Amino acid sequence: MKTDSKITSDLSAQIAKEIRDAIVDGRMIVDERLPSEAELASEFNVSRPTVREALKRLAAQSLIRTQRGAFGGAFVKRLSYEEAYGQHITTSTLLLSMNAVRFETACEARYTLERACAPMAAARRSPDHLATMRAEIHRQSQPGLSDESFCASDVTFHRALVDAADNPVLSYQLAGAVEAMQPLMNMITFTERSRETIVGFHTEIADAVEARDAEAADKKLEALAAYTLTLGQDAMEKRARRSE
Amino acid sequence: MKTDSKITSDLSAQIAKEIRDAIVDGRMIVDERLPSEAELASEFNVSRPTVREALKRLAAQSLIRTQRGAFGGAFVKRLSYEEAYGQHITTSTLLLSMNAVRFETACEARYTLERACAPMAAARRSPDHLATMRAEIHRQSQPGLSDESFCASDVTFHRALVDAADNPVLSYQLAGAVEAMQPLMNMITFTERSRETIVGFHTEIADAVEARDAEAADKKLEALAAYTLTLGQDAMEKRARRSE
DNA sequence: GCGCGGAAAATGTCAGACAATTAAATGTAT
DNA sequence: ATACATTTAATTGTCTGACATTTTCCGCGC
Repeated sequence: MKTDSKITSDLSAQIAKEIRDAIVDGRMIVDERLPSEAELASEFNVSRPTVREALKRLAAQSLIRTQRGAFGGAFVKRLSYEEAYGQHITTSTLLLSMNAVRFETACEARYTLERACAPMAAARRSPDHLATMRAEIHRQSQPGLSDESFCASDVTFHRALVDAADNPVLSYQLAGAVEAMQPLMNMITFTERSRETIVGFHTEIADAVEARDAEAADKKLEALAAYTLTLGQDAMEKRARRSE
Repeated sequence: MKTDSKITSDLSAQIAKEIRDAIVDGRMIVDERLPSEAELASEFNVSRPTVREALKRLAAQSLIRTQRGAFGGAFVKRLSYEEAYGQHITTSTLLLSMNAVRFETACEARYTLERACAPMAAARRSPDHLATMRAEIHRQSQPGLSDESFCASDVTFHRALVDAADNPVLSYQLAGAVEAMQPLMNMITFTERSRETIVGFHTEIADAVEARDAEAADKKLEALAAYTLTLGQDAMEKRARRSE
């Protein structure tokens, strides 16, 4: 036996791990073709269904893609920003929802990171990003807007702010923090007054970014963070009182 | 037909998506048991291997765990920080290595985020975190240290700094940025002089954090960021010249 | 009451088959 | 010779049925 790494079971997980390692540390490069399922099966001394389970694991992580037909097979896949975003957001959202993360903790993390982007966003923002921010502010002011739509618009606004910093790596890392907060944010936007206040902050932030005033943008974001925190604490308190 | 969302194929992907959706938007809760493979097979009108491929996809994303034996089966899994870390780091690393991200971009993102943590780290650092930072600085000063070990220690140092901010959500989001840089950082630590300089910065950062001096910590991190950037650019230049 | 062993239920694995798809090779007509 | 149609081979997608393994529960004997 060669790599009897863990317990003696779950062959498909072991096989997936071996192939994953080969991809992650560069022994297989993008678009390189893996051996066919039959070849892998005989190579690892397992049956084809087991190999297929291993390949599906890798496909679920966007590490490979498969093509049917002659000269098809499994190929190492170039991980795109879009797919990485999606996975990152799913994982972040689940992490928060499954581990009873305190609202304060998530809120602090999110605004800490976002404020770090603000100066760069102010310095580099394009007309496009600014236009997106303004459009979302406008949408958020509509009276009949549902809570879900308001929150979605809120996320779009903040993503535009982050994207304005013009660093895709930063955008990717921030996406998780901003989007994963959405379920928690859904609780705290139910009153007319809080929406108005939030839109006010958004306007001030957009103004600061438009004026390329990094300091003002940071200050307004700080204020929004503080306000969001009080809203969240109020909501928590009310919920606790209701359940007594 | 019900959900003929995409092309008519890859049943296992469709099934995985349906179950994933049920988990993500809370229709299934943690530790809830999924139907057995046989039941799922008849429910979705597919064979058991197909169901199994779907379940392996979910297992690869840590969404379910499986137990053998009577009253075993697949259960919705609580996503732990550790596993989320692992996935996040893998994805971030691949994203950088597969998309020819510029050193400057990754470096900027990483230090921007890390500097955002520094004030909180200075305010909240525990003796434990401080001890870890000091220990890693000591390790980094050893003369015979390999490049790999030096970089690993560098990562540990910076993770301790981030963890000192005492916000697990922040730590999770930062982990991707810090760890994914490691392959890029490997290039730039080959000279004795640059190691010395880096250790010097680390010492100054640790001193600032120990003194709970947020401003100094940020300033030193900024200096380290600038130095890292020049090292990276030198390395790039040399590499370009060599390949001419 | 307690330990022990078998039954039952579930996943893990295998073998073999067929369907569907696709690119290359081959053949054919203009 | 070139363009187009056809065949062919390779490969993944799916199904069926079987057996192995693991784990819990229940009843039996003491």
